[in-house]
Amino acid sequence: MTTDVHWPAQLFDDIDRTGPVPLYFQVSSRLEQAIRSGAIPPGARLENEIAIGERLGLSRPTIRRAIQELVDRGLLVRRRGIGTQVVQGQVTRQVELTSLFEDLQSTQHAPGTTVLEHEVIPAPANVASHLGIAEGDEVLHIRRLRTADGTPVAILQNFFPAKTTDLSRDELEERGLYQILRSRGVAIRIANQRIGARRAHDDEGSLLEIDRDGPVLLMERTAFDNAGQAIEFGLHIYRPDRYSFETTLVAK
Amino acid sequence: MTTDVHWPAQLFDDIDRTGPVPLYFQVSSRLEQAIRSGAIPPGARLENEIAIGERLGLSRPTIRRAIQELVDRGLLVRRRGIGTQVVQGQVTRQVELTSLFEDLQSTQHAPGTTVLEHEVIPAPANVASHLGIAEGDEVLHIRRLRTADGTPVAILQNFFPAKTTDLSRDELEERGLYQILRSRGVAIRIANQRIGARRAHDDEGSLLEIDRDGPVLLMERTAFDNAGQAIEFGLHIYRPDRYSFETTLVAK
DNA sequence: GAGTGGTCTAGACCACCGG
DNA sequence: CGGTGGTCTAGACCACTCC
Repeated sequence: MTTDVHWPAQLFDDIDRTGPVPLYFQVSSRLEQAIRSGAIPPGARLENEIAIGERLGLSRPTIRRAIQELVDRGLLVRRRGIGTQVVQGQVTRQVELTSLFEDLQSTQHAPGTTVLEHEVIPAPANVASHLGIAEGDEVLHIRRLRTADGTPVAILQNFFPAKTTDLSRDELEERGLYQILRSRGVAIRIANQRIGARRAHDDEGSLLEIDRDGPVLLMERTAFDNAGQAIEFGLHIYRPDRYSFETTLVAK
Repeated sequence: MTTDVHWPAQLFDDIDRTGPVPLYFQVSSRLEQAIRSGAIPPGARLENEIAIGERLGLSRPTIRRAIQELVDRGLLVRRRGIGTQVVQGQVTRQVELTSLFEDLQSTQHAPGTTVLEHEVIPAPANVASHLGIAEGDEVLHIRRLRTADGTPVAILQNFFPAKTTDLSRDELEERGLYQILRSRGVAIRIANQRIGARRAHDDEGSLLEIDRDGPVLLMERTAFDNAGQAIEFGLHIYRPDRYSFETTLVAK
């Protein structure tokens, strides 16, 4: 059985038509908040798109776009001839193009960073191919130990092309990598990543405080900016009892 | 330096306005094919949206939607005031809501399946909570060994609620799980999944032909249909030297 | 048949970028 | 300044689902 819901009337009072924030974004944000807070409960059916548009004084395409945002993120489900409903399942967290540092912050764990290595070296072959540069070109290599509430969680190894070799040890100890890049105006648009598993090597076991050859979770990621230029190649090792990757997938 | 490209003129000859296939989909499919084949090379700049629309006899919103599809999948990058370009990086494979069976098929490996267990049991607590049913409710439990070109790749354990307990051993040996469900009209819309790592347990090492307590890649997935009803809970173990998860992430 | 979302059109104005 | 994508409108017709 589906349930129609009367929304809190003031939910959409403060739509601002003059500011720079798109109308569809204002609508989808408020709708998301209402769903996550439970004001619109799981299973509830929304009004049809045209009716919503009339109530808010917005056109149907604008409403559709707002709804589509939430459909893409798995909060709403649309069915032709039926209507739009809030998803029944549990609340879905999103792990998108965020960094581990931000993941930990948002889950109320205090992140800490120790820089283990910080050096400019000639690019090894595999790094060069990921970054789209020539083998032997100068790259900045850093290796950090990331902790959460004092316990080691991951060993983060990253390589940067010549353009970005000026990252200081100090800022790397204090903030997440993607936060630093963002504040420099470097925007990451696309990333290819691979997640796998293997045994711990060398000093990895002792750094993560696990068995010397215990299992670790492995992620490789190459990040590109707007123009398709490689920004960074990362090779990260996670302690599997302290971290895993969660995602919500939505079929098209 | 960006390069303007003259597209193969016949690329969009066979647009069908009468059939059931949406115009934006016809455009984005052909565009994707042209990009993946290299006919439109990395870094090439597309014409502006209005010009494309005029050449194809389609409106700007339709063209925009076609382009947006490819932007969302990481094949194109749009910049305001600049234009739309093919991404510079390497070709991006997509691992979305497909099954392992289809992944293997599409990468030219011959998938094989052995059904190890196939039984109706009362739902254990953790399975019940994932499926949103009561502990002890009947569920179908299956356990399969998946091979590629004869080598073991994964142990696939799945649980289904009462509605779907009629999957036969035979069909499970021949086809992928999601293929079977789809042909029954069961569409998976949303899935929550978690990827982690641990040691192999019990018979897992011998089944996968690896060290008895070697590292394995672990995936848990709960899948929901249109109406938000749980369809399936899966707990999969992968041999890490034979499989890893590859994804392309696109920032919004 | 009535109601829903899915698609498509033909405009419009704006913000941002480059020369 | 001209060109680009980003947003928004007000319609239209269709396919699908339910009664």
